[in-house]
Amino acid sequence: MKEDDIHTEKISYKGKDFYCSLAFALHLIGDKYKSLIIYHLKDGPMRSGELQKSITDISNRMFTYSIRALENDNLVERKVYPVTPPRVEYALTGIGKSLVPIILELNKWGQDFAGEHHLYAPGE
Amino acid sequence: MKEDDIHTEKISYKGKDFYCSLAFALHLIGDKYKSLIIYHLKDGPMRSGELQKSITDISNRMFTYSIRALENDNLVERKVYPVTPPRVEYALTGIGKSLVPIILELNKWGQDFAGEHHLYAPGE
DNA sequence: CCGCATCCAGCATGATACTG
DNA sequence: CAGTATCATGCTGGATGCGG
Repeated sequence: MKEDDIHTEKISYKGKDFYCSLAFALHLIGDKYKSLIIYHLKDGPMRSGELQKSITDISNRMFTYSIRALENDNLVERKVYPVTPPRVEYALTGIGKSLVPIILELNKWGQDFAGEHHLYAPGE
Repeated sequence: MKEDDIHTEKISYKGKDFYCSLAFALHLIGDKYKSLIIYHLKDGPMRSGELQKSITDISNRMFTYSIRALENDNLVERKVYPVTPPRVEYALTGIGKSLVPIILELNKWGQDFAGEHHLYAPGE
């Protein structure tokens, strides 16, 4: 069995089936926001509001939805401090951290693409 | 400027603004299907129908939408042979090919995750 | 004041049927 | 065979409100 072969085996996870590990991985992090959340947590835990604000153009609804999904998939850990005002922190788990290098490469790829196509806004 | 810093510069592309290169990269390939399409093209050109069939659970509508987007972003090349019945082939461009290693890593990550959690369907 | 659940309108998606 | 049109449906964003 080649490591690269996408058709290795079928994966079942929480009642859903995936025909390859890439489809499975994309189910876990392949949407508009989850990777961004993981990226912004790469340097350590962040407060909920701080994290949400760091991600431009995410609605409160999608932030809650995405962070819950990441939590349920064990990529992110949620820690609640019973204080007033409430304080909630999120941090990457071990598995979550293992994604950071891949996300960094994707980030780098985006930089290169933007650089080659001269997409950086002038004067910024 | 650190290479890793997500807040390097703002990117403008086809009338849309992105606050970091990762958000830009995710705009290009960060959805459920685009990465899968690129993956399946990694070994060379494929016919349209063949490519679509290789991706389980994609609707015709989303296949067309996704492949058009990849084409417009210069990640995939479309080649039409004027024969009857029509023959259309898709192939990765240079930039598209540069994404393959990253996608392979993500695939590998999904394999590892699934392996650790014993998600592979038995008897498969 | 912080975190987040709920509500509704608008948009994107899937299934099907159809054209060249 | 490749791709488009249409419609019903489900999801998403933004506003609002509630509990701690």
